[in-house]
Amino acid sequence: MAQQKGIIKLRGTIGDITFYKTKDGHIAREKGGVDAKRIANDPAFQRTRENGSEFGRAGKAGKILRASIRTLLLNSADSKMVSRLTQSMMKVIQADSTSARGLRNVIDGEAELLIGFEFNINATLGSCLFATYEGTIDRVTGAITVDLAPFVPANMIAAPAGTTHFKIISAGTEVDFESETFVESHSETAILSWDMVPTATITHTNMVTPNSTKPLFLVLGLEFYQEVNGKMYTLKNGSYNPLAMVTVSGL
DNA sequence: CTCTCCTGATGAGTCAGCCT
DNA sequence: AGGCTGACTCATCAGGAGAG
Repeated sequence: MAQQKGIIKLRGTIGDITFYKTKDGHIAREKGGVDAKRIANDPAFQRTRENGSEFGRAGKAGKILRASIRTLLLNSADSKMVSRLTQSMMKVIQADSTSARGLRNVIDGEAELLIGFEFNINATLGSCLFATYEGTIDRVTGAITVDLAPFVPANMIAAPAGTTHFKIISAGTEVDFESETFVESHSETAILSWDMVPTATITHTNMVTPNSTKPLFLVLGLEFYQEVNGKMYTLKNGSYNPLAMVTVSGL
């Protein structure tokens, strides 16, 4: 989109006119570029087509992963999350060192690169949850677990203003990127008070298919609540609920 | 140097049309 | 007049070639 630079200078495109700045000054010209048919057919654009193919694969892989944790994502995603996930998926695909150019994919890539991915940039798990947790993926039994030792909520959870209660949520998923299917299960604690009383030990066990040969993922997040006259309300429609990729077993 | 083209998915923004 | 809805467009993510 066109952005205003100063009073009259623009950067971007309006209709068929492109505005940009070069070392020679500000330029406005008609949209140019490459003919779509040439990109589709011209041998010179082979590299470009290969790149597009991998990019498309990254977009699709992100969609399946997102679909697999849709229930958790509903209240824990920001508007740019899809772009960031596509970006990360591209890195995963580019880490595929066995497939030919244009055919690189998530299975042969490094799905582990998604570890640490934050689904809500406005509230990251890394800056909200300071209690130690341990994620474990047991491929043989299909158990995707996360354990938290007892902790004092008010000390170990940085909660947004207005918070009175919270939940810890997690999900384990087994994603088949080729057939575009997944197996998912998720867990959540009861609504806990955000105060100085230590929690019990928390263990979530999310089961997927035993002896799976597909990539397995563990996501962990928090949901904040505000109690008003005995009723629980989601805090600010969930815009401050963190959710992150904690553990990945790519195979 | 800086732009567009393509690929997939999606939220955000725009706009016409319609109802109250 | 203002609000709602569906249809549509655009920017975002990466990267490589060609145009000006």
